Amino acid sequence: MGTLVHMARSRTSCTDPLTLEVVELIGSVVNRYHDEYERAASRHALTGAQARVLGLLSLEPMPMRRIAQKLKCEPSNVTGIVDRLESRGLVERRPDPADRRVKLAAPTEEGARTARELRDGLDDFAREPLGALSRDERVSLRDLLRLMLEQ
Amino acid sequence: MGTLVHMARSRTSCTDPLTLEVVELIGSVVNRYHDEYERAASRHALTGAQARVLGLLSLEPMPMRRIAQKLKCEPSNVTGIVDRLESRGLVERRPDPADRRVKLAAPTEEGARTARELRDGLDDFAREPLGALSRDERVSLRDLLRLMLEQ
DNA sequence: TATTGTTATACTCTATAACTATA
DNA sequence: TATAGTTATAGAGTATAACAATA
Repeated sequence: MGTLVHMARSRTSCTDPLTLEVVELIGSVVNRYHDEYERAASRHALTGAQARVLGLLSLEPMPMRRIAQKLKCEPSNVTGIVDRLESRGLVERRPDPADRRVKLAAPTEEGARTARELRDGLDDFAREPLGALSRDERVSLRDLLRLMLEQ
Repeated sequence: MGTLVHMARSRTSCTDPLTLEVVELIGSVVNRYHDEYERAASRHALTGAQARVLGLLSLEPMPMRRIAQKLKCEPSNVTGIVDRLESRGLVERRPDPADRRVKLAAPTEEGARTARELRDGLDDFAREPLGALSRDERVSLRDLLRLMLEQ
């Protein structure tokens, strides 16, 4: 039975050059996106994880636990990441009035500014590889990506 | 002057909801792709970096230095990654007849098999989010991605 | 002298397990 | 007793600097 499943798999993918090429192209976009993200982060002397947390908190302050869920990592890791952001004055921990166990992480004013600049940095990506597409082509791309993601 | 540059930036991106949405959608695809990649790797008890190196070598054996270039990291890091792959019998270091300083990293037979299975694992990505697209839509997506990447 | 790969070091991210203070 | 956050620990990836072998 396991063999049948595997055969079905192989038939679906390896025999379909089109799908394979699309997967490969997406891989290239992924690498490109990641590089831009890391570059933007390191311009502010931040690691990728720190930049991601700061970006999250700039949208909405949240408990440590929830950051871990968003990052898909263990809560214990968030402690260190927020520690480093806090020691640089970009984030602060506030008590939650409703539950004294909870600590709400929130960006400081400088943190919010940094997050904004980081977001601008990501626009390099919008300009560079995305700049090659006309408005109509962007609409097509948007619709295709929506289709892919909305299941 | 710095201000002008920044204003131009902001105008390009923040005022263009379409481009912004596309960047955000691509961000989602990037996360999805990454998750699938890590999942496929950890199914073989490999880290992302180890899986990437194994995938590289399965296409073509290469010197340590070149792996570092491909990974965009320092050569000193590659030593450890290949060490771990080698200690698991997935990769071996061969001398380069042409230059005795060089060590060529190459997958073992088991390493090649693992790389193949890893590649199949990535097809989950092809089936899941990409499965939502018809053949014509995949062609459109392919053409748009090609356009983006070929500059 | 320059280059290849390695070692040593330090930092960050990661998971696991045990702890504390609340609930 | 369950939950939120932390600490301790160990493994992995990363950059930097210094080193041996070879070119």
